Amino acid sequence: MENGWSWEQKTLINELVQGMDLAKQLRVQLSTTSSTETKELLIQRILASYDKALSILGLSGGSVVQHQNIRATSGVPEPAMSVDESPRTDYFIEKENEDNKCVSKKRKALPKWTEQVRVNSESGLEGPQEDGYNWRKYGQKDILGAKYPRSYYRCTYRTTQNCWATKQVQRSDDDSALFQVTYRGTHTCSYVNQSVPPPASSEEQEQKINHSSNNNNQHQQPQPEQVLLHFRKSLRVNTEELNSKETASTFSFPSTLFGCMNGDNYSFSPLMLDNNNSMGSFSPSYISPETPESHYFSPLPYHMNNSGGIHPPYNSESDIAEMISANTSATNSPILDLDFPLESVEMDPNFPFDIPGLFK
DNA sequence: TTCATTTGACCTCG
DNA sequence: CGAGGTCAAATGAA
Repeated sequence: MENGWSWEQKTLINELVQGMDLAKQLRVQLSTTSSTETKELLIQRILASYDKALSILGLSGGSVVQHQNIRATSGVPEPAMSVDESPRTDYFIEKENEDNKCVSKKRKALPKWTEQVRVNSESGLEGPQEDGYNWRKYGQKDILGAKYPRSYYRCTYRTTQNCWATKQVQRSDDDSALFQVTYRGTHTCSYVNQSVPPPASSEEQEQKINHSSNNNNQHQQPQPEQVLLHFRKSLRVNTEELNSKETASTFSFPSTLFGCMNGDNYSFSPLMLDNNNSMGSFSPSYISPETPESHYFSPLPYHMNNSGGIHPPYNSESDIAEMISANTSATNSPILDLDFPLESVEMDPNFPFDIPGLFK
């Protein structure tokens, strides 16, 4: 950004490139017998891409309208669990790294965002578990001033797939039906829930503790499409904590983009760069034939800051270096293999990857 | 036997 | 130094 290219500009370019790439993908899809959903997904993403681009240009991107359109055209049937879904889920991206100078890289280099989920106690189904991933509880801690203990979860596939996503679940003091789920890092695992037995996910465990009558849903594994719908339905960026005047005009939260985020790499989400490559997660190969409707979800890769626009969630070179290091150490990440920047260079020769400081 | 959870101890950070 | 976060041995469930 200090090299002549602001992040907005880079993002804009990125979105345009992405839109073109997606359009190409769509063309391919149209000539095949791909599922309607796959095509719609591509369309949605194309629209989202251009919406974002327009937003960046200062035009009214109409992200909200876009989002509604996406929902309206998605054609995804209401899942049975929708009734039980959390009636309200607010997402807000925590401002982070604003005082990055003396932060611990190990903990704070990871992207972090919080999701608040209200639980329908009657149904016994907690909202937070609808994130489509398998979590393993690794700790619980009483928090000072908090009525309920905080639970710590990490990805089940941490060891097997080097997935370092974690989350914390904190029940609200005031409203026991409200959970605050803080995610840290996004998934690099290739978990596609088909072959995975449905372990009770995190909040279900809490539910066990707090409600013993949730037998109906204990076995309910969140299906990716359900997760998608859940996101579409509940996705709301809580901008209260953001500087609205600065961020509202530039921030768009296309619901269909989530699928391709992963891990510590999220900072290099399609929003940023390497569309042609990392977007492979959304390429036809990503949308696997086995689970054509499967979408990976990782709530939010976009980070806002008070200066407006979308910014990379890192401020220091060392942090980025660490992220990249983490990326390369992630051995198998079919969802979004960020072997970038190496591969990102080769995928789009027209993209100015040689921008000084782009990857530093 | 394997895997997830529990929980006290230890570590990190402010 | 205290609070929050993580580790890892013990325990339990399937």
